[in-house]
Amino acid sequence: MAATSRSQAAADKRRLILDAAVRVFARQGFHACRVSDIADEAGVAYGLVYHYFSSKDEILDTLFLERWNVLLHVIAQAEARDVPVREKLHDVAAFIVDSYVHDPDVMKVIIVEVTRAANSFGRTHLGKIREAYELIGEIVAKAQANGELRTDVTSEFAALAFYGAIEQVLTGWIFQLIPQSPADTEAAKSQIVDTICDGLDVIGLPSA
Amino acid sequence: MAATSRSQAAADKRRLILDAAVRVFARQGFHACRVSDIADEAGVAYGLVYHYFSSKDEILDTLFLERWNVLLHVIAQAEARDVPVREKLHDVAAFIVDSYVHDPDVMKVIIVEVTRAANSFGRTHLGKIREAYELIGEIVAKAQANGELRTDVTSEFAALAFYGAIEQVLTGWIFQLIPQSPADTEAAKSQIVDTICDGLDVIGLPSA
Amino acid sequence: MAATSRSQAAADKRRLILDAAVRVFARQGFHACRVSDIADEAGVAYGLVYHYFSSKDEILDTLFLERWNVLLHVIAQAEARDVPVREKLHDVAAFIVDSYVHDPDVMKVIIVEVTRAANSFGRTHLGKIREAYELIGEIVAKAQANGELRTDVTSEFAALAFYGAIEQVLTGWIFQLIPQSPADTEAAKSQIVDTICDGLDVIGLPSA
Amino acid sequence: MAATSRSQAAADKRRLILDAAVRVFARQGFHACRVSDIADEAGVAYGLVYHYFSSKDEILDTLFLERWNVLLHVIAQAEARDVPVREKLHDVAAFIVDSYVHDPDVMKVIIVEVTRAANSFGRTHLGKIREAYELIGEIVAKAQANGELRTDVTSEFAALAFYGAIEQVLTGWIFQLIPQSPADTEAAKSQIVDTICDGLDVIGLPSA
DNA sequence: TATGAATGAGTTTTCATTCAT
DNA sequence: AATGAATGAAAACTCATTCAT
Repeated sequence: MAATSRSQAAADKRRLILDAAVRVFARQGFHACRVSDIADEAGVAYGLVYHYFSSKDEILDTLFLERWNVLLHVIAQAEARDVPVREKLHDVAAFIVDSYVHDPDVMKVIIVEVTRAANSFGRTHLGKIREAYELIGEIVAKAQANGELRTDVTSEFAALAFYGAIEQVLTGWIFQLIPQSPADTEAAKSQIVDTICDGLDVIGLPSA
Repeated sequence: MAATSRSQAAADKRRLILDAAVRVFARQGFHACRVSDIADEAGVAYGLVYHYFSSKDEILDTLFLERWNVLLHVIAQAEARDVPVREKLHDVAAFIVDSYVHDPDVMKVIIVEVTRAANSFGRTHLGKIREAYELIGEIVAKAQANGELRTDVTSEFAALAFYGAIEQVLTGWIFQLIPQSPADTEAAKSQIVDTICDGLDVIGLPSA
Repeated sequence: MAATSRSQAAADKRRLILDAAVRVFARQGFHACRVSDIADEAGVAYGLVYHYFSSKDEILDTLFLERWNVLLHVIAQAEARDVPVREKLHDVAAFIVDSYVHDPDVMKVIIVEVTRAANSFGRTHLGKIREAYELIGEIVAKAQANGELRTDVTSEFAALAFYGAIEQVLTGWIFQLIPQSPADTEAAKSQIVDTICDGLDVIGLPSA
Repeated sequence: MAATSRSQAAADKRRLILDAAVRVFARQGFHACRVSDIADEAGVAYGLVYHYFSSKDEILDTLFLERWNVLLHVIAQAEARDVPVREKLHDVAAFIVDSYVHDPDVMKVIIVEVTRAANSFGRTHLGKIREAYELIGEIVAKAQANGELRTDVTSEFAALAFYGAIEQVLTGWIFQLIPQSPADTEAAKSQIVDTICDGLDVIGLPSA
C-alpha cells in the first residue's frame, strides 16, 4: 500500500512533467524551449525532469507514442467494424477531431513536432506514422474490394489524401486559418469524410 | 558593362550559395546543418555566406519566397482563366507536382522547413502561405457561385482540403510512402483533382 | 547484547558498502563512477550510502586510511626488528606485494586514486604518504649509520627509489605490462630488494 | 607569404593555448580546471579553444604526445649508441630530469595526468607508454646479452624499476618531498643510474 | 569580394547531496 | 535504518555572427 502510493506519487510527478511539456512545446515549439522551461512550467526542480526522462527528446517521444498508439488502436477498431466505409472513416476523423477539441496542445505538438517534422522526429517515428497510413489504407482497400469505393485510385493514395485532409484541417485551426467554433469542429468530421468520399463536384452530391 | 558583369558575377555567387543551401537543407534539415556546411557545399569561404546574406534565416526566407511567389502567380493566373474549375485546380496541382519532379529538394525544403513548420518559419511566412489558401479559395468560391461546385462546404475548407491533399502526396514521395515513378507523378496530378472533386465514392463516378 | 548485535549489523553494512566501493573504484575509477553505482554494487539503497558516509570522498578516504595505517604499522615494525636492512626492506616489499596478491582491487585503488593522484587525494593524504617515505627513510638511515648501506645517496632519495620500484612493479601488474603468476609475484619480493640493494650491475653480484 | 604568416599566426595561437593549458593543468589538475580557465590563462576567447582543439581531452593528448614522442626518440638514440649501458641509462635519466628542470609544469602534467592516471589518459596512451618501457627493456637486454648486467632479473622488470625510480624522484620534487636545488637535480641523474646499477648495498660499491 | 580566425552567449546533461517518509 | 525522490549547481560543447586582413 505504501509502495503503491509511493509509485503512484512518482507516476503523478511524471504525468505532471509530461503535461507541462505539452503546454510548453505547444506554446514555444520543441526547439525553442529549454528543459528549464518545462521544469518551471511543471513547478519542479530542473533535475527532476532528468530523473523521469533520460533526455528532452524522450519526453516528446513519450508524448507522441502514448497518443499515437491510441490512434492506431482506434483505427484498427474502426476497420474491424461491420459498417459502411464512410462510417469507419468517420470514426477515424471524429477521433482525431475530438482529440484536438479535447486537448488542442497535444495534437498540435504531435502534428507540428512529429508527423510533419520530416527531418527530426518524423524520421524517428516514421514506422509508427506509416502504420496509421497502412491501417487507413486497409479500410479503403476492403471497401474497394466490396464495391463501396472506386478502384482507379490506389488505397495508399486514398489513405494519404484522407489523412492529409484531416491534418490540414487541424493545421487550419492551429494557424487560425479557419473558424473553430464547436459547431465548426463538429461539422468538420462529416465534411472531411464527405469531401473525400463524395468530392466537391455537384455531380457527386447524393441528391444529384 | 564592367559593372554589369561584376554584378552578374555577384548574382552568380549568390545563386551558387542558394543552390548549395537547398541541397544541404534537404539532406540534413535547416536546424541540423551549420552555416559552414552550406559554405562547404558551395565551395566558398565561410565568411562569404555572410557577405551575400545577413543570416542563416535569410537564406531560407529567400529560397522560400522566390519559389512561393511563383506559385502565387501561377494560382492567380489559373484563377483568371476562363475554363472549368477542374482545369484551374489541375493547373495548380500540376505546377506543384512538376516543381517537385523538376527539383525535389526545393519543394522538400519549402514544405518541411516552412509550410509545415508552424513554430518557426511557418509562423514568419504565415501571411504568404495564407495568400495561397485564399487564392485557391477564390477559385472554389467562384465555381460555387456559378454552380460548378457544391456549396455545403465552405470555400476555405475546400481550399484547405485541396492543398492538404497535394502536400500530403508530396510528403508521401518525400517519405517514400508511395511510389514516384514518372507515371505515378503524372497520374497524381489528375488523381488529386479527381479525388477532391469526384470523391472516392463509386456514386460520384462520372460514369455513374 | 542487542545493542552490540545492532551495531554489529551496522558495521557489517558499512563494510558491505566499502567492499562494493573498492570493486567499483577499481573497475571504473573514482571519477568515472557514480554513488549509485556503489549502492547498486552493494545491493543497498542509494540514500543508505549517505547514512554511513558523509560524502563520496569519505569512502575513498576511509578505504585508503584503513589500509595505509596497516602499512605504516608494518613498516614501523620492520624498522624496529633487529635484523639486517635487507630483511627489513623485504618485510615491507613482501607486505605490499602480498596485499596486492590477496586483494588486487584495494591496492589498485590506493595507488591509482590516491598515492599517484597528485592533484586530488594525493594532495589530501600527502602527510600520510610522507610518513611511509620517512619510515622507510629511517630504515635506510639506520643502515647507513651502521655501515650496511652506502652513504653517498641520501636516505630520502633511497626511500623514494625503493618505494617507487615497488609501486612501479604493482603498476606493471595492474597495466599487465609484466606477468603476474604466483611465481612471479613471489619472486618480485626479493627482486625488488635485490635490485635496490645490489643493483643490476654484474659487479654488484654477491657471487662476484 | 601572406598565407604563410597567417598560418604562422594560427600556429602561434595554437601554441599559446597549449602553453596556457600546461600551466592550468599543472596548477589545478586536468579535472579540476574548466576550459574557460585555459582560455582566460591564454587571454583568448572561450570558443577559440574549440577552434583549435576538438575537446578538452585533445589538448592533453596533444601535450602528452608531442613530449612523449621526443622522449621515445631520445631513448631510441641512447639505445643505438656504442657506449656502456650506464651511459645509455644516464642519457635517458638526464633527458627526463632536464625536461623537468627546464619546464616542470609539462613533466608534472604528463606524469600526474597521463602516465600515472591508469583509469583515464593512462589507459588511452598505454601503447605509447609501453613503447618507452620496451625501449628501455632493449637497452637492458642488450647489456645482459654482452655481460654488462646480471641476468637473473628480467629486462622488463629492470626497465620498470629504472623508469619507476625516475618517475618517483620527479614525484618527490613535485610533492616537495625532497630538495630540488640545481645541485640536487644534477646529482639525481647519476644517483638514479648508480642506485639501479650498483644498488644501495656497500658491497656493490665500485671501491669495495 | 573573399577569407577564416575570433567571439561568447546559450543549453543540455550529469550527479553529488539533501530530505521527506 | 532504509528508501529513492527531489534539488540545483556546474561545465563541456556548439555554432551563428562578427571582424581584421
